[in-house]
Amino acid sequence: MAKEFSMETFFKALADRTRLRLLHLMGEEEVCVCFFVEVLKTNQPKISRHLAYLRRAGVVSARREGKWMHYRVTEPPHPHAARIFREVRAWLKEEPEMQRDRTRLARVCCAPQPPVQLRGAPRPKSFSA
Amino acid sequence: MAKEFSMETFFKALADRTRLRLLHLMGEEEVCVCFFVEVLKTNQPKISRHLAYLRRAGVVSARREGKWMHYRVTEPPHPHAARIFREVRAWLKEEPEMQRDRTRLARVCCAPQPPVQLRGAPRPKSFSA
DNA sequence: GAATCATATTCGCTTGTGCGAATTTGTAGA
DNA sequence: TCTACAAATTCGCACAAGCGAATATGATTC
Repeated sequence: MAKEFSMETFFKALADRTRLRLLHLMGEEEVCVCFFVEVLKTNQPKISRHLAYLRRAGVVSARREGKWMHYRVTEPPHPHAARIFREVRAWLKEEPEMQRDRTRLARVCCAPQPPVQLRGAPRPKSFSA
Repeated sequence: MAKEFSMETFFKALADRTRLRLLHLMGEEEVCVCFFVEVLKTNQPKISRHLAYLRRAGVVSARREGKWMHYRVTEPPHPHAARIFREVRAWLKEEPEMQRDRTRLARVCCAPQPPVQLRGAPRPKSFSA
């Protein structure tokens, strides 16, 4: 699965704002790709490419459910990397832009009439009520 | 001095093998540029450029002593970054290539007849005997 | 102040990375 | 099987990063 885990590839994965935003949006649970597209207000290929990058770096994993793909954070295999990764995610919580992203995610998920793009999309668990 | 500290620039600084090797060679003490050139067996401008990069990222600082420049690791200002950085440096100690680098540094420093490049160069403290 | 030495910076060049647009793949339902 | 839809991949381009070679800066020594 992960071909080769090196410090450089690990840090390269973290050295991009879009990827950091994706990681933070996942938080502790699975999130469907379509929500990333909606919240980050960008096109779908861009999201997919960054998610693929994160997967190659071994920090997220994907699960298919029908048409939808769900992504979640995974601890990197290496113990040092895992500790660093936890610290990174704690750090993300303090960044204003990241907090805004999660607010937007909550808004989109809780809307009684979600945007057209998201009709029928499976919401993250904590919003599935 | 440090213009703007962002997570991305911090991780970009760590996403390069040469820079990681430099950080590890410094360890806990000051090291003169000429030793980096000798140990990493590469040209001097390359080393200088990477050191400048690290300095811009706020993870090393420089001190001039006559003709010689000494570099040392500095804790990044941000607390999360600082914790991550400590973890990174602990991780580096486990990488075989990094260990080899330090062996070479020790050999070069302790040689009774140092290479021509290094005649009179101020050695790192722990080798200054 | 001219020569020398250590280090920094600049200059082209090559390679890598991120991007939007277009296309393909994979799944579900009529 | 045809259509519709979500997600992944490909393509061409613009821009950034890393490199060696050459040059500039800054300090020391004669």
